[in-house]
Amino acid sequence: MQELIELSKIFSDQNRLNIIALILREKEVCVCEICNTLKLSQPLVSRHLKQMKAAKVLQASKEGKWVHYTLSTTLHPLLKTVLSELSQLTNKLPKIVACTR
Amino acid sequence: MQELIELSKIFSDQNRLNIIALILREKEVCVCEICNTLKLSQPLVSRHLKQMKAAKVLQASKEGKWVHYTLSTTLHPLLKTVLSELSQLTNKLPKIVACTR
DNA sequence: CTTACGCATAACAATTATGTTATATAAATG
DNA sequence: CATTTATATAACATAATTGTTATGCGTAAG
Repeated sequence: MQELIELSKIFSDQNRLNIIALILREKEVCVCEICNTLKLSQPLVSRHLKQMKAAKVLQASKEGKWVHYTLSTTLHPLLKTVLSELSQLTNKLPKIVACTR
Repeated sequence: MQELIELSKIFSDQNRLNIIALILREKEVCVCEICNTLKLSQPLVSRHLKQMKAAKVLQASKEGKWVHYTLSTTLHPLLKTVLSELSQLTNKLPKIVACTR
């Protein structure tokens, strides 16, 4: 039950859903790509990512200066459903803005 | 997208999930049965019910002094998934306490 | 027709969540 | 080694949500 609540809280925020949809489309993104593409402040994105990682919605892997985020490998039924709903919306997201390497 | 957010907000609260699970098990309940069974104040239950009705999770039908709540007939995919998760937990809810007729 | 019951709503306090600004840390670059 | 870049965290203001208390409204019963 608690897991259901925690996951639902994750999905209750527009910005988090946009981040999930972006990762669903791009498979893997770093924090600055999320900030640039969705026009969100970096601390805000970092906190959202931390929440979603804690809820096992996302996974993180550090690579040099960058931290790459991907979808978790173990998908809770609720997450599966949300992903299937979001898949219809990924084309409405802005084109990805790569970080300035 | 907004529908996904509104529904997720509904599912983010322990008391609302308990109410949904109770209705899932009992098919139809009145407000005072919810209050008595889950030991929640009546105004709190009324507001939760109002929110869930607005989100098309529940339906209401008035009958004399009583208002009976049931699950909505049109089940959003996210609601279907939540119901399927909750169905495993309905047996942990207290036995229904009928209203004092 | 007055009272009691079931439910809804309003007003409030307390908690929780969001977004911002400022700062810290760690890795790469000059 | 000083600086820049990518990310994380802390501190704060604001907004949204929850739970309570008080009150209103409709229906049924005495």
